Amino acid sequence: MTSAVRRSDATRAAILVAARERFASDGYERATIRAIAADAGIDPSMVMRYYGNKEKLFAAAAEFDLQLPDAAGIPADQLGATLARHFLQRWEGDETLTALLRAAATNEAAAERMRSLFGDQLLPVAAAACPDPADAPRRAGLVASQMLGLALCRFVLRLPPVVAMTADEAAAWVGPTIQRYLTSATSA
Amino acid sequence: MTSAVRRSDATRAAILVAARERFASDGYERATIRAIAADAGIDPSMVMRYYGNKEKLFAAAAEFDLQLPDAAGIPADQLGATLARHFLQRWEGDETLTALLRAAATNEAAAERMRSLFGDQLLPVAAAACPDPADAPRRAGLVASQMLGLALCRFVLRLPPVVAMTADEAAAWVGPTIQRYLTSATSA
DNA sequence: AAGCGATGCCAACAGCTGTTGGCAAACGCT
DNA sequence: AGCGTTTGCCAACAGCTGTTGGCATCGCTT
Repeated sequence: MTSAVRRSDATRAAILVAARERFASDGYERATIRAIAADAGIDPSMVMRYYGNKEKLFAAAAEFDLQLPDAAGIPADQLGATLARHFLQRWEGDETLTALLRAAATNEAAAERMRSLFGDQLLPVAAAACPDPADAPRRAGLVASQMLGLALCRFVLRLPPVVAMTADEAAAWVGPTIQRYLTSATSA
Repeated sequence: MTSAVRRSDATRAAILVAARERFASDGYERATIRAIAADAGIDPSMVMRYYGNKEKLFAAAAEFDLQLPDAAGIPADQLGATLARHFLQRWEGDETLTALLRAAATNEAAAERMRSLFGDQLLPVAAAACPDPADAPRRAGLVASQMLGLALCRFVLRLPPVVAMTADEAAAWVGPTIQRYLTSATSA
């Protein structure tokens, strides 16, 4: 039936978990269907049956909601720090974002997903927060550059001093940057 | 002889150019020896003869000098803007950095090279510029997070609003961030 | 002109990749 | 109990990968 719980749902879920781990640690091309299937304890052909092909498996594994807070509910001068903390928390609690970031460096579909992630989810927050809505894309892009760069150094490149910081320390440093990108009158 | 100009030097150089292009646009795993050789107009086996294997070829192609200016020669309050402009110029004029960045997302050797690039070249500048030398690694790491994030969004992910900015506009926005990471008394 | 190293290409290898089709066992319904 | 559907594994495929060894050719030295 359509809405009933199928016996294979557990397998489907196990595949997704294994896929996120592999994509996060190896990137798109080095994460093989065989390795993902082995991690999930099943045969590679099951992955194909349930997800069609590798691209669709990645699309399913990289589905993600940033769950950004509503800008309206936050004091205007706290927006940068709040967003910075939220980003780091979201990143640390879910491998999906690391998988997406690693894959996006070499896979065009993943890059496109990253672009739409920021277009659909970050841009509205920037538009609500910045003085001139016409500036919103640029400001959102700058916020993205800082947050993605922090994630890159911390979770992908693992630059020691960036890894050594606590999430709160990192947010305290980066918060004012985000704040300025969102709300400063000018760039100078 | 050792110091004479060999006939194969042109081939060696052509391989390196083709390798940088492929590594920059495709990343480490999707850049194949065959494709690089075809771009260079020679046989794949020549690549092996001259560079040993793919890893060593990448190591040769990813050799890079940031050519950072001496912090002593720059007014202290201009350091952020100067560094930001320098980074962007360096990035735009040479595919090597994009190759290194793309590859570093999925290849551990490339990531290690990226780490040592910032350890050897950026850290000294930060140490010379920041108030307390004990803070230098962290401050250099923060600078790296912003500059690499900008490069990621502009050259790898190609986020439209980040691509649309001129180098000077981008440097004007990011400069104060770098400045604060290097010289601010505290993070708050 | 003869010899020799440097330069280049061709063909092939073993291994891994995504992907497919067929067949056995388990399950759920009547 | 019997039957159709679901779930799973096995074996194999065609293609691509890095890498290797052998053989022709070019160019310089003597």
